[in-house]
Amino acid sequence: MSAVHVLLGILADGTPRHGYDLKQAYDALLPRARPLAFGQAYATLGRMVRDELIAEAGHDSAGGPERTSYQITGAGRDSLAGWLGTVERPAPFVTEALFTKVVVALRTGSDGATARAYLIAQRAAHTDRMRELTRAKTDPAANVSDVVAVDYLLGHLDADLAWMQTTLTRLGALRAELHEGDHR
Amino acid sequence: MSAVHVLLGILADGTPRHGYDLKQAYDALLPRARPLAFGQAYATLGRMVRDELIAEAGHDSAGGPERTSYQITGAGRDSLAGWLGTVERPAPFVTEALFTKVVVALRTGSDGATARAYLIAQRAAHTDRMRELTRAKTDPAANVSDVVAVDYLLGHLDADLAWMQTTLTRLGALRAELHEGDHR
DNA sequence: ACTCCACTATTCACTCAGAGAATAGTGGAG
DNA sequence: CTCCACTATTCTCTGAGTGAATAGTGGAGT
Repeated sequence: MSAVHVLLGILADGTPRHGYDLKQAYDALLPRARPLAFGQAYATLGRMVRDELIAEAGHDSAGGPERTSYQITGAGRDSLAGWLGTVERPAPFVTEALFTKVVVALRTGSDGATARAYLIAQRAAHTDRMRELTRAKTDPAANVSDVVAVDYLLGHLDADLAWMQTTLTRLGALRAELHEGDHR
Repeated sequence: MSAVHVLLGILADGTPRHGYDLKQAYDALLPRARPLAFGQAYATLGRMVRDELIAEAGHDSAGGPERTSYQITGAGRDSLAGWLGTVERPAPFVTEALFTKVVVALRTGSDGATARAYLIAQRAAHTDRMRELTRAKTDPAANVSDVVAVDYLLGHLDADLAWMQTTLTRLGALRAELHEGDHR
C-alpha cells in the first residue's frame, strides 16, 4: 500500500506539517497497520513534492533540528478525492502465502502429508491469533477505531479458517490434479 | 509475495529448467495469482543463484536462443522445506486499501458522506465480483485447483462484505472518535 | 521468395516499498 | 556533567514490480 493518500488525508485539513509529525499522525490514524518507517515517510514526501501533490510550507530551525513543513496543493486535493471516489478492484489475485504454500506443498511432496501438516499447524496459529484479537476487542480500553480494525482482521482470519477446513477435505483431489501431467 | 519458494517448488523434482520455462510453470501452477513477469523471473533466479539455492545446470544454444538451465541445490531443498514447515504469522497488520480508505474518508470529510458513498459503491463492486467468481466456480470446465483458489477469494470477499455492512452502522461513532482531538 | 507475425529466451532500465543505520541537535534524569 | 531519550532528517541497500529492448526461429500468408 502506498502511503501517499493517507498522508494527503492527514494534510487535507490545510494545516502544514513536517515529516516526523506526519509519520506519527499516520501511525496514530492507522494503529493496526504496518508502522510507516521514517525513511519511507521522507521518501514518499519527496515524491509527493515532485508530483506537486504537496508543497513546502517553510523551514523552521528554531529550538531544535531543522524541519520542513509541507502543505497540500490543489492537485493533492484532487488526487485524494479521486482515490476516495474510486472503488478498489475486488480480489483480482490470490496473493496470500497461505494459499501458495498449500499448492506448492502438494506439488512438491509425493504424498499430501506436508500440506496436511501445514494446514493443521496454520489452523492452530490462526485460532490463537483470533483469541488474541478477540481479547483486544473486548478490552474496555478499546476504542471504535480499534474495534473496526480488529473486526476486519477477525473476519479474514475466519475466512481463512473456513477455507483451510474445506481445503483439508479436498487435498486428495487437488493433489491428484496437480500431479496429473507427471505420468504422460 | 516472493517467487523464490514457488520456483524452488517447481524445481524440487530435480529436473533442470530454464527461466522462460519456469515462468510458464509458475503461471500454470498458480493461475489465479498475479502472473510472474519475465523480468522478475530472471531477477529472482539471479538472486537464487547468488544465495546458492539453485545452480546453473548448463547452457543450450541449439536451435534457438541461448538458454541457461538451473537445478535446485541442497540448500535450496532445505530452504523449501523450511518454508513449507513454517506457519505464516496470521494477519499482523491491516494492509488493505478497503480499510484505509474508510478511515481516511472519515478523517478527511466533514460529514461521513464520502465514506458512506465509498462503502456502498465498493459493496456493489464486491457483489459483482462474487457473481463472476461464482460463475467461474460452477463452470463445468473448472478444475479442483481453480475451485480451491476461487473459494479462497470468495471467502475473503464475503468477509469484506460483512465488514462493510457492520462498518456502515458504525460510521457515526467512528467519525466522532477520529475527530475527537480536533476540538481540544 | 519475401514479409510479417508469433513465439522463445534473456537482458536492461527504472520506480517504488521497506528496513536499517547514520547524523545531529535538544532537554531532562541522575 | 554525563548519558539517554526524543525530535528530525538523510542515506544506503535489497527486493518487488513494470515495461521496453534485443535477438533468433518457425510458420502463415501473398
